[in-house]
Amino acid sequence: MNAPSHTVAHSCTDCPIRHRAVCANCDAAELAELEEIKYYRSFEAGQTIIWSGDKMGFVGSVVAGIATLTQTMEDGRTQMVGLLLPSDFVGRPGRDGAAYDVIATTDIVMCCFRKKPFEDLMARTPHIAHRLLQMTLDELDAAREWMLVLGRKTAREKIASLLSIIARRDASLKPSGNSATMVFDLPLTREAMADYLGLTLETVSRQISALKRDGVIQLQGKRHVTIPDMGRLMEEAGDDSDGGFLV
Amino acid sequence: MNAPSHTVAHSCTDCPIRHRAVCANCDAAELAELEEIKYYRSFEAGQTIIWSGDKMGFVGSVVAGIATLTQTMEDGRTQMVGLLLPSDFVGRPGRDGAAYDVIATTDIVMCCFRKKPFEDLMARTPHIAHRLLQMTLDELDAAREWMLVLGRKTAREKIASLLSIIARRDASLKPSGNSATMVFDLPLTREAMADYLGLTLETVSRQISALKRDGVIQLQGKRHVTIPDMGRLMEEAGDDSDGGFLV
DNA sequence: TCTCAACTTTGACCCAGATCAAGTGACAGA
DNA sequence: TCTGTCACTTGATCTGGGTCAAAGTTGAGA
Repeated sequence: MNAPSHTVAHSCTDCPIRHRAVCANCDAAELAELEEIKYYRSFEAGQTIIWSGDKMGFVGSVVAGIATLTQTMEDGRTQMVGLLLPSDFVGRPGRDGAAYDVIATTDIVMCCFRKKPFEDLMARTPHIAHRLLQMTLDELDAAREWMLVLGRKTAREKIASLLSIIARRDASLKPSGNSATMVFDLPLTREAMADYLGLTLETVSRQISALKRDGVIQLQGKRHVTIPDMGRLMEEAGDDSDGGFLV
Repeated sequence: MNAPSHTVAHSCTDCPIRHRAVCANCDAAELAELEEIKYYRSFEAGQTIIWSGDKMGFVGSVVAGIATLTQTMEDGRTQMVGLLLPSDFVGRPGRDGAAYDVIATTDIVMCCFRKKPFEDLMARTPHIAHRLLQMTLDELDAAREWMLVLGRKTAREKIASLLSIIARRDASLKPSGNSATMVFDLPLTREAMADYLGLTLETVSRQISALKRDGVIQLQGKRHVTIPDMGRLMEEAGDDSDGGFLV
């Protein structure tokens, strides 16, 4: 996976994915200002991008690749608390330290803005502040939705919930849009899925096998998934409302 | 519990608890504007304040009493996703519908602002927008911290975590401040605790009995708790960092 | 082509917490 | 005083998912 060169000036809209935070309503002057403070960073799979408690000098969004937000206990137990897919925003404007580790799960490219000037721009630009609040509320909704998954769903429902989220996120990035059947590659190892779902990797494996045996999903290889009937999958997730939630 | 009369004009600072969202840095003109759109509402224990999906015409904060944010599945399983204690803010500026039920756990008084004018004020007033973003980030941190509790902690650790949160929240509202020993009343039934922790009420009861037997807590009656050693409790919670998190 | 390491699957067994079932205790109302 | 209700406790039993162990798969590199 190739990072855009650091030496080439990109306009914001050159990013493969536009920043959900700032692009949509920015005028030319704002975009120029953003351009000044923008830079790209890339990380290899497995690298920790930010350690919990570290000072974070930037905000930004994922251009390509996948990262996770992970909490760790002293004895080593870990819980994934968020999943960063392309176009997702990272950063805590107004906060110094990170509250959790951010770990690259695949090779990843991020488009970053230096934090201080970004905050200054935000303070002067109500529509950016508003957009950030809306994004944070989205994250909060997703986190709370996930609390229901963690607290009350069975292992099978948890797996179905995760597959349905990934499928819908994946579909929203593709032109093909919403059909009943969906095809995608799992971006996570069994262990990462287990970390997300509060399970062990063995249980994840068993439940995926069970869903396959029952015809809810099909697998080509370990990672390539076909979902013949999204409605069926969402029933399995105990998640009838097809309104759906975003990660 | 008596609600302040609706007919008496209160200035914002008359609230027993000041709005964390808006008071601290507001000038006189802003306070006057807030005063215009402010009103009090009270609810009885057990009442649902807002149904998930309902249109919410206000934002506001809790003056006295306790409410919970609760997610429900079609088959009736429920998971509490947030706890509203006095001074906590409720509301989703820029959003129409509520994402979860808000239920009064005790009799409760809320200080509300009409939503539309509040949003207008917010759009004109960067420091209020900034404060709201910070509060939302706090909630997000708390939600993610709670995901670790739900996903990875044992029943005993869950109970200890909840007690330690309530103790610290309680202490932060009292002048007495931080000592090693703390005394407070549990504001939740065993069932509500179970809903918060992703457990059954029987397990909650058993684990509370166990913590009592082991001297980690003392009980006078069912609800009045003494914690002789907060450090010990936080060890039990698997939560060494005494930095602590807010609900 | 072979080898090794990372990832995944599957089996056997166990245990924390759920479920089902009786309790107790405190308090409000008759 | 009795009675019913609500909140809680405790016991007996069951089970979903964890733990431990072994073996299968895949792909990169020699």
